[in-house]
Amino acid sequence: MTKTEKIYELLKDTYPDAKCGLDYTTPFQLLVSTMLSAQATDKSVNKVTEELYMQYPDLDSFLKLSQDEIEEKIRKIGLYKNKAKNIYLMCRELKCKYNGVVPQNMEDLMKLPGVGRKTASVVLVEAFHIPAFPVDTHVFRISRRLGLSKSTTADKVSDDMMKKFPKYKWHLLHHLLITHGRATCTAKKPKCPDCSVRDVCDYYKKVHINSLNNL
DNA sequence: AACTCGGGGCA
DNA sequence: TGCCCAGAGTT
Repeated sequence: MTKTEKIYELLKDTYPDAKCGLDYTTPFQLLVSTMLSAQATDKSVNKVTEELYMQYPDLDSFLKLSQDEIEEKIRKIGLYKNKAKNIYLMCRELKCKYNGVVPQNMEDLMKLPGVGRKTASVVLVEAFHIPAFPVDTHVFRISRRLGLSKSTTADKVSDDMMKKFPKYKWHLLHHLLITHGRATCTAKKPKCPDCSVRDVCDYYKKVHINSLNNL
């Protein structure tokens, strides 16, 4: 069994029900929720979108909102000014350039205001089941610790991960890494003693050897 | 590559 | 009270 296969199997056993934490019912809602989730927790996003999607469930209802009104609706989430502006502009571009339909390819998604490679990847994978590898801070950090990617940009990390894992594993692996990153492989004080993949982890090896040297 | 946007949740 | 959170645009 290769290292990547081992990592995948171990994480799958550790987090049997890893999935997207954002609440949504349509690709459009997922797009909006993902735009809102930048530097915010999925819980706080869900709390805001629960009422928002009740009153404004689709693009046409969003188009009735002014930028200031969107701002007011999402004020409880951080970075709300940028996000409101981007969502406002994104809705209009979606309407006139794409006939109100969320694009199903990376290039068009990334042309939308406020949509970068991470958000585009999430929409492709979650809403359309099109293979893509979203790289957030968790994936970035863990791929480096595990020695899966030494790249310094999210774009390159995404490419590295896609090269190392078969396509059909990308979707679940993405959720496994995020779940792992929140529960165990945290940015600060990672809980290596509790980690199920520490035996194949470069970071753990380094820490382990260093602690032995310090004896 | 560095800087900026940012309120809420949680310890 | 302080720290951190499913990023993207601009310079």
